[in-house]
Amino acid sequence: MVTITDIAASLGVTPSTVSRALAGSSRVKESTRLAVEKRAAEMGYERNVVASNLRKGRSNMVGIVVPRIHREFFSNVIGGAESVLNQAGYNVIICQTMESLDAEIKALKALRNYRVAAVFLSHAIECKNGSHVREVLGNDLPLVQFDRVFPDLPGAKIVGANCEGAFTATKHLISQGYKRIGTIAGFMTSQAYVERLAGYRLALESAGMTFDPSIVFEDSIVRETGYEACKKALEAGCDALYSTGAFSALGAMDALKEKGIRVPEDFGIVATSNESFTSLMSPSLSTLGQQPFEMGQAAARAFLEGRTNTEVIPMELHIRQSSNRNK
Amino acid sequence: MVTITDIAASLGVTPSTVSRALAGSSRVKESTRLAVEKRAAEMGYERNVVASNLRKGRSNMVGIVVPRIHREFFSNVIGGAESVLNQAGYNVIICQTMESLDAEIKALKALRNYRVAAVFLSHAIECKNGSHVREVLGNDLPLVQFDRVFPDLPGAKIVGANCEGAFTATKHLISQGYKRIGTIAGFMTSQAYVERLAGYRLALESAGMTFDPSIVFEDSIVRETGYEACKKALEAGCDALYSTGAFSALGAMDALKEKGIRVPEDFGIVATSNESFTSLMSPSLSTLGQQPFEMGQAAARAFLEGRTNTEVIPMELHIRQSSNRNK
DNA sequence: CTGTTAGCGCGTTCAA
DNA sequence: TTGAACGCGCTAACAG
Repeated sequence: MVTITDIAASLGVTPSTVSRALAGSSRVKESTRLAVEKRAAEMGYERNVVASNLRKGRSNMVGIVVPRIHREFFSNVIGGAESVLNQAGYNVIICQTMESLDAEIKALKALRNYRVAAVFLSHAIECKNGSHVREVLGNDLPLVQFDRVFPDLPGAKIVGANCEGAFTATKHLISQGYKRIGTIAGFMTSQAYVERLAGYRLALESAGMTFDPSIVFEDSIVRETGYEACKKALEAGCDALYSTGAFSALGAMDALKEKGIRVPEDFGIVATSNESFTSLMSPSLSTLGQQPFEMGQAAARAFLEGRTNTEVIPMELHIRQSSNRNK
Repeated sequence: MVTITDIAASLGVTPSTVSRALAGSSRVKESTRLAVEKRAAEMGYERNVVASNLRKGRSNMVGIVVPRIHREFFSNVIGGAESVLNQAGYNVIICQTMESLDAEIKALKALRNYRVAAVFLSHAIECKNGSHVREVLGNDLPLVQFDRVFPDLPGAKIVGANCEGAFTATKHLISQGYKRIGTIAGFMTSQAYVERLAGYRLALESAGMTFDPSIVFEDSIVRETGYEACKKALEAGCDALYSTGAFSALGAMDALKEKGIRVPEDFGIVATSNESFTSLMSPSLSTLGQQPFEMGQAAARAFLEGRTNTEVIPMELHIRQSSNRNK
């Protein structure tokens, strides 16, 4: 492994000069800078990032902490972030918390210890607030929260446009002529679901329709609960559902199929989460996509540009068969 | 940040002793070791891994290089590897190549530069052999290849049981009473597809059925080509298909639905790749799953245990509606 | 514009 | 069993 000392010796200058030259410092003569660069290339020099990081007390790595890497949403965020960070000369070190608070703390400590340039974080479900983050990371280490964010923590936040998205989705159902639109709303302990319910309500009211709590189904958003909720919605005279989860919408489809109700002719569905299966099923499911890849890119850009604001990533409405009466 | 020097000072010993004590060296008196450990804990000491890595010339990070992080298969491999490595005190740094050879070389160089403890690698599609890997990594850095491997490279290899898997899948179709079973085989430029075709053939022949090249459809394995292949298979009198890809099987389902052919009553399908959508569609698609999470765990264990053999991860047959005539 | 000096924090000689 | 000394490779402060 060739070092700056080797280059310096072969050029008759000191390592400092080589270091400055390679760092692109202005305090170095143009000609020597070129000479150094040339020789470095000839000798196949590569800066030892470990030594550099030790000296600078900072590394060119960004740590990303997620509950589980292999969830479609998170792997897309990571992919998006990596693609932008890599362009900017950063590498990505990832940790998964498995939804455990202890694991999250452990991960943050490890990242701080690596002197990472920044931490991108989506909290474990066990976390009730961000106090542990502050304690571990202090105030100097840039933090970018995404999706599952705590407002009490400083730094950039990247979130989906839950309210606007739900508004758009519900409006779309209204525009398709559905008259009594219920919602599979999720649990109101999650901020995201609260916002989506608000968007749903806003859309109804702005269209002169009444918000009816009896067709708001608060429950978990898995296939089985979606199935049950849809049966209740039918009894309550609904002809459409906005589901905050894709799997619950799948359950709703099960119920409709069972009862022989035609989709989208007699019943319309739109769901949040553009899971890959939604475009593949039949009838295909209209969704409100969260754009995780874009969220990852946005997180990376927020860090690179030193921004600390909250960025809202719009959701994308994918109109598919389950809500499209026009053709 | 407290250092070993701080601990040494507060204990009236030298940093060397503290370093030895914390490293668990036997050349330290038991009593002083305990004293050091106690004081270290009191002072909240954490070893500076960057300094440690520089001194040792090796880090406790493992680099994972994949074509794209957000592909379901790869994100599961990464998740599996991380969960095992994390237990063993390693952290994971990931790079995506976007299927580009240049990016793969760049990633490997970066990882070598970080002095990672090992590299886990699944090659970019642009790579035709492993010469570039040898050149960049040398022979000292442990390499674990997975899924897309080159036999000419040394070190551990983790691969799916392609031949056995295809054999099992085809046998299953035979056992369900299908009489003329074709295959959507993929391109024979990929070793994995060659092996699967061999397994398919073996199953037919071991059941006394003849291998008929006219119902082997070599092409890409996307939805459209699957659709076309299935139509040809029907013309050729097939009553079942083993598809080496899940999306091509989806296309085949499209063709069957279009022609009003009942699945599984009149036609059976099994596909390799247990993509999440396969269990959700209707009829649900029988698949041969590659177990990527287990492959990641196996890669991690191979590295941790210093093995350099080739490990074959069995595929799992998920019998679903598309091939199950029994009920 | 360049050289000198001085570490970043740790781990490993060699002596004692 | 411990201490002293050194250096991993790089960068930054200070001279000149």
